[in-house]
Amino acid sequence: MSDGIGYCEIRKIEKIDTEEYDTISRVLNAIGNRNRIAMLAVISKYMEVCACELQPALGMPQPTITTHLHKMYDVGILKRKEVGKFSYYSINPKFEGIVNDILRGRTETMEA
Amino acid sequence: MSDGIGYCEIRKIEKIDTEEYDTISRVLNAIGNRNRIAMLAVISKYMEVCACELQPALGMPQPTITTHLHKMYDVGILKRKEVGKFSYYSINPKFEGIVNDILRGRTETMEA
DNA sequence: TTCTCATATCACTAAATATTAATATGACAC
DNA sequence: GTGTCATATTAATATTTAGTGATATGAGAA
Repeated sequence: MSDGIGYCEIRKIEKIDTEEYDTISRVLNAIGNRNRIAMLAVISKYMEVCACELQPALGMPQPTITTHLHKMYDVGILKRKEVGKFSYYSINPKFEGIVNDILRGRTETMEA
Repeated sequence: MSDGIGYCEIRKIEKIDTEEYDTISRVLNAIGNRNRIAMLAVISKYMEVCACELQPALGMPQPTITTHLHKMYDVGILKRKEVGKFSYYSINPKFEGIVNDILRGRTETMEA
């Protein structure tokens, strides 16, 4: 380190504000989990599913299901409708585009 | 719990194989980080950037930059070209579609 | 070779996340 | 009221991930 900077600067790239990407990163982080994508696949197929239906489909205990659903609900990916003691989850229309891209089409181009 | 099952089954949803979503989930997980998306934004803008250029742009120490770049390189999002002591990273064409969707357009529909 | 510097790897700490048993809430049936 | 069942929450542990100083590698210059 010669005199102060501590790194090369082939080009001077302006300092970038990472906070700008906070929302999108939290959304992608909420989707980027094998079990949660599987849940999205089921919800996308059936349009609306009861949490109790996901339990046998995913083969995991109820609190695990709830936790994952809430993670996606919290960032707005899922909508929730409560009917009696049941909770029905569906994909927020705002996110249908990206969710479908992830579940279909776009996914294939990434493989191999 | 009456006699064995332990959960309701409003509809019988077939058991889903979560492993099918392993690749896509690892990709999204690698993108779903505020700092890494910021890096993708810079790389996308300049087409190809040297790791040393990202240091001042992101304002973080060199090992942190390398770690993040490697995480994305490992899942195939980034390509690397080594020239002398420099390493240039670019977005793997296979992932340009989804990366652009994330950085532009699609992102906006998610806000608010 | 020796020095410099960009990069990669290592080692360690801190923070976040996943998982799940146990418990609480709350709706409905009786 | 009591009992049942779906869901939510709590609590605790296990695992993963982020971040970074220190060190190693390796290319190019002198």
